[in-house]
Amino acid sequence: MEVLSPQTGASAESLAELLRRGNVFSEKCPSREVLKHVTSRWGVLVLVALLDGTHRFSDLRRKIGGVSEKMLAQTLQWLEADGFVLRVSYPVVPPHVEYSLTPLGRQVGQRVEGLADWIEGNLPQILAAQGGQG
Amino acid sequence: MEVLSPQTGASAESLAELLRRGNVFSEKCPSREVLKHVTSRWGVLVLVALLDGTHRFSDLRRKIGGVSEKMLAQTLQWLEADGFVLRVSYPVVPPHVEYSLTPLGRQVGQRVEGLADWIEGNLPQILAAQGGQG
DNA sequence: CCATACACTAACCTTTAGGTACGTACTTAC
DNA sequence: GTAAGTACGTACCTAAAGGTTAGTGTATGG
Repeated sequence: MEVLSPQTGASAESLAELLRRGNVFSEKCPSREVLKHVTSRWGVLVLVALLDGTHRFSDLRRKIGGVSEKMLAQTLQWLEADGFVLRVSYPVVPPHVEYSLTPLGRQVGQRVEGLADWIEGNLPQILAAQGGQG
Repeated sequence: MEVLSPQTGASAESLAELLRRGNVFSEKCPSREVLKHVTSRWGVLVLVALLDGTHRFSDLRRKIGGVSEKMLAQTLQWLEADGFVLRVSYPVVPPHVEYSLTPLGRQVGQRVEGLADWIEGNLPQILAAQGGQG
C-alpha cells in the first residue's frame, strides 16, 4: 500500500498510478474534471432526471426548473463526452433527439441522486441548523 | 400524493410543502443553495477530507492539492453556515483553529465520498469511454 | 398567414467562483 | 535579526459559468 503525498509531486511511476486508481486530492488528477461536470449546477439535475428514463431535450428543459437552453445543451455535451449520457438523433423534421444514461452514467447518477435525495429529505434540519447557529 | 409542476409556479400551499420536503427540480427550492455549496469544487474535497477527523486550517490546505487560502476559508464558511462544519477557535498565539464535521456534515460527507470514490475507482473506464467514442 | 414547437448555435453580456499578492500579530527556529 | 508558520481579511484580477436574445428550417395548429 502506497500513499501519495500531493506535496511531493508525482513521480513518473505515480503518474501511471493516478490513471490506475485516481486521487481527487491530487491537483493534476483527471478525476477533478469529471467531478466538475458531474457536480456542476445542472449536471447533478440532468443525471437525476435521466435516471427516470429517456428524455427529449425539451422534456428535460421543462423538468429542470430554471435551466437555460444554452446551459442544458452544454451540460449534456459534457456528460456525453464523459461517457455518461447517450445522445440519439433521429433525422426527421422537426428534429427529434433522445437522451439517456449509459450504464456508467446510471451508476454515477445513483450516487448523485443519493446525495440530492438526502439533502431534500433533510432540508428542514439543515435550515434549522442554519438559523439556529446565530 | 401531489406532483409539483415547476412551470405552473408554487401556490401558497406548495411553498410550505417545499420546506417540508424539498424539491431540487424546483427553481426556488432552498436545497439548490445547499447543493451548490456541497458540490462546489472545494466543498466536495473539504467534506471528504474532514471525514478523516478534525483538521486545522493548514492541514486541510496541505491535504487538498491546489486550494488557495482564500477559497478554503470561503468554502469552510459556507459549510459552517449550512451546519455541516464545526469551527472551534482557541484564543492562543499563534492562532489555533480546528475544523470538524457535525453529525449532519458526516452524513452528507459520506454521500459525497461515495461519489468521489466511485469516480476515482472507475476513472480508467471513464477515460476509456471518453477516448473510445470518436 | 401567423404562431408555435423542435433542438440547437452564435453572439453578447453579467455574475461569481476562483487565483494572486499582501498584510497582520506574535512566536519559534535558525 | 530574519525567516517561517499560524489563520485568516482585503483588494484586485481573470476565467468561466451562466443568462438573454436572436436565428435556423420545416411542419403543424388555429
